[in-house]
Amino acid sequence: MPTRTAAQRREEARDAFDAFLAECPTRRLIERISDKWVGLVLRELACGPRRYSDLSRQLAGVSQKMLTRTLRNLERDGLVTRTVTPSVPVRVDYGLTPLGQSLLPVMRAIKSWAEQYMAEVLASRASYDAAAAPAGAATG
Amino acid sequence: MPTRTAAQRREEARDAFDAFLAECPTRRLIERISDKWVGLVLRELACGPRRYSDLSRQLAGVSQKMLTRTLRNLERDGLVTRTVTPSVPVRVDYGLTPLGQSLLPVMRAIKSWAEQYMAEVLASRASYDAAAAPAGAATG
DNA sequence: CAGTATCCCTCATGATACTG
DNA sequence: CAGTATCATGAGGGATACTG
Repeated sequence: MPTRTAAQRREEARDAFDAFLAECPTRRLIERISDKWVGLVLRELACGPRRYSDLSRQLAGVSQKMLTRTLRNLERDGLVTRTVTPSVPVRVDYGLTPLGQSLLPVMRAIKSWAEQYMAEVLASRASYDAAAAPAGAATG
Repeated sequence: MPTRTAAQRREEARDAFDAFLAECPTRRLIERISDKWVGLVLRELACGPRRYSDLSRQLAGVSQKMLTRTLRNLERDGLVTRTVTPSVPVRVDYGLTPLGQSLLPVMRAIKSWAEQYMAEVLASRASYDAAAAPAGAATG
């Protein structure tokens, strides 16, 4: 009887790998930018500071909760600044930090590839689906 | 009484925006690469073709279901090839298509930013959290 | 070896209502 | 105006068992 069973060794390997993934900077960055509204917020702020209400209007589909959370996360990560002007009613402006600005080229690289090649991806997807489920074609 | 209430107009705007998001190539690409295992699979395949079992061993934390699904999605999108050798037992090799290879520079851009700046992000995160929840510090 | 099939659970997102 | 609080949901991810 071995000290650890095969299942235990697998589990340990999995845990170790999960720990690695949790640390992995690349994975962390991907997680950050894959939040549904992050890309759009960054795009808006790339053009200059915006008020909360401006963002809310531009990103027509976002809920208050998600916009706030997205902005808070970005602020927490040092990517955007949050400036409160204690007028009545209060005014809050959001803008990119230098760190946030340094991220823009990465976003542009993503956008650029997407605009060049996503059509190809979609075409491949369509033909794959057509081959798999001919929807009415005779199978035999 | 207006033809549409404010709530209705908001809802329409949201639907329109959702439709836009669903189409947006950038969003689609981000969704693809943010799948938990996609980055790691691409990294493995970047070095050359790999067998299913090789990938399974390298990506120690992945379940069979997720590895298979990830590979299938990538194949469907024209990013990887799947080659079955009908020996006994069967052998399946995965490799990058030219389209898949064209994605590597984007992944490298992400990785590069992450390795340069994620430490800064984490530091910001830590100090933000420290300020918000001093965990034992006197609040008054 | 390379998968399928099934059940389960967490978490991101969202709808709604309320507030300083 | 710029949020917070609460509840609901559904899709992604995973554990486990089975198969050609």
